[in-house]
Amino acid sequence: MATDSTREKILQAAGEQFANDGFAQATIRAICCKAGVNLAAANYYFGDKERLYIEAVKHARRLREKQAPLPNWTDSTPADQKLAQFVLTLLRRMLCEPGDPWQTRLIIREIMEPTKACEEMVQEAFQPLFQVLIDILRELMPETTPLHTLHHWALSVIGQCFYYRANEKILTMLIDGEELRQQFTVEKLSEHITDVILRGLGHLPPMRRLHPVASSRNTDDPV
Amino acid sequence: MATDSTREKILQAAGEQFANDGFAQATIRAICCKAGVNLAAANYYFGDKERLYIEAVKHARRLREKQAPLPNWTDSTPADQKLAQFVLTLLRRMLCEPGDPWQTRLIIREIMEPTKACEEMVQEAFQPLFQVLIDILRELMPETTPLHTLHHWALSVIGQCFYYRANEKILTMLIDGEELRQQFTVEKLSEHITDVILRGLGHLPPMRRLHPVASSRNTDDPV
DNA sequence: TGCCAATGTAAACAACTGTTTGAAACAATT
DNA sequence: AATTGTTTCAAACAGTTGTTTACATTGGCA
Repeated sequence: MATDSTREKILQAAGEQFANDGFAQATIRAICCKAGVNLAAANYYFGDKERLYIEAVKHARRLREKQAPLPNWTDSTPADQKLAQFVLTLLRRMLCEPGDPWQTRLIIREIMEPTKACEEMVQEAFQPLFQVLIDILRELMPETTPLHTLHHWALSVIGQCFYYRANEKILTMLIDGEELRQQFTVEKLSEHITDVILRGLGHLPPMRRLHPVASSRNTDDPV
Repeated sequence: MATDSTREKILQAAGEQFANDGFAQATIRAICCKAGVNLAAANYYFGDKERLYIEAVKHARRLREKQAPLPNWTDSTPADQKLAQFVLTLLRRMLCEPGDPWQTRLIIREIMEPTKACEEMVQEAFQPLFQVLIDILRELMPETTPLHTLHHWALSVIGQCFYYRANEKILTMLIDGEELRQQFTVEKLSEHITDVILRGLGHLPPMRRLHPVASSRNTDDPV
C-alpha cells in the first residue's frame, strides 16, 4: 500500500526519538518532523501516543531478533559451544551489531522502566531466550543441580552481557577510550564472559594454578 | 534553622518522585504536594527543577553510602574475603538494604540516562569504588595480568550485581515469586556472585569435577 | 468523467508544565 | 514598636504538549 510508506516512516522516526528521549520527553511533533509527515499523521495511524510507543518497541525488538538471530544447533553441538554462541548473540543484540543503535536503546529503556509494551516483549522474546539459556546450562551442570542454581548462573550470563550496554556512558568515564575500542569489542567481551562462566563451572582450566590457598572461605558443598 | 525543615521535606519528596517518575514526568507540583509545602517553595530553595534534581541525586547517593558502607580492611585481610564483602556491599546498596527503595532507583535512573548529576556521582563515588575493586582483583590474579583483563573481571562483578536491581521487574516475570523471595536474597546472591568470580579465577574448586572434556573451545593462554 | 473513501494538511483546543510575581506572615533585631 | 530580612502563599504567566477538527487532496473505480 501507499500508506505503508508514511506508517513506516513514523515507526522508524518514533523508534529513534523514543530511544533517545524516552516516552515522556519525545514529542509527537518531533517524531512527525523527523519522519517528514504532518503532525496529525501519527494520531491518524496509531490512535494515540501510547499505542505508537508500543508499536515502536515491538518493531525494534523484531528487527533486533532478525538482525542477530541465534544459530541453529544440532543435537551434537557441544554445550560449551552453544553457550559461547548464545553469549555472542546476546552481546550482538545488546550492542546493536549489526543494526541502528536506537533499537536496543529503546528496548533497554523498556526493560528499566516497563510499560504496557514490556509484557509482550518478555513473553515473546525474553521468556523463550531465558529457557534456551537454562537448557544449555543444564547440559553443563550436574543433573541434580536445583532450578534456582540454574537461574543464578543464567542471570550471571545475562547480567554481564546487559551491563556493557546499559552502563555505556558510565564506562566511557571509567575506562580509557582507546582501551574501550580495542578490548571491549563484541568478540572479546563474549569470549571473556564465556570464559568466566565455563571456568566457574569447571569446563575450562582456571586462569591461574590453584592458589597456595590463602582462601578464608569455607569450600564445602557449592550448591 | 527553621528553613531546613521544608528544604529537607522537598528533598525527600523530590527523591521519591524523581525515582518513580523520572525527571521529565515528575512535576514540581506533585513534589511540593507530597512534601506538604507551597508550589513556589521548590523554586525558592533550589532555583529551578534541574538543580533540585541534582541535589536529590546527591542526597540519595550520600544516604546510600552511609547506610551501606564498605568495611575497614587491614593489610592482613585476605583478598577473597575482601571480594566477598565488596560484592555484599554493592548488592546491599543496589537492593537498598537497609534504606528506602527510591534511593537506588534514582541512582540507577541516573546511570542509565546520565544528566549533569552523573559526572559528580561517577567522580565522587563510582571511580573510587571501581579502583577498590581493581585492587582486590589484582591481589587475586597474577602480577602480569594486563589492565584490561582486570577491567573485564571488574565489570563481570559489577554487572552481575547491577542486574538484579536494574531488571527487577523483568525478573518477577521470569522467575517464580516464591523462589525469588527465598533464593534471591542479598546474602545468597552475593555468595553466588563471589563464587562465580573466585571459581573462575581458580581460588575455589570448580562446581563439578573437571568435565571428561567435551570442550570444543581452544584452551590456550586465557589472557 | 464523477463519485467516494482514504489520506494529508493547517489551525485551533484544552490541559498541563516550570517559573514568576507581589503581597502576606513570620522572626529577629534595633 | 518599628524595621529588616526571610519564608510562605495564592494567583497568574508563558510556553509546550497530545489531541481534535474542519477542510483540502489524492487515487482508484463505476
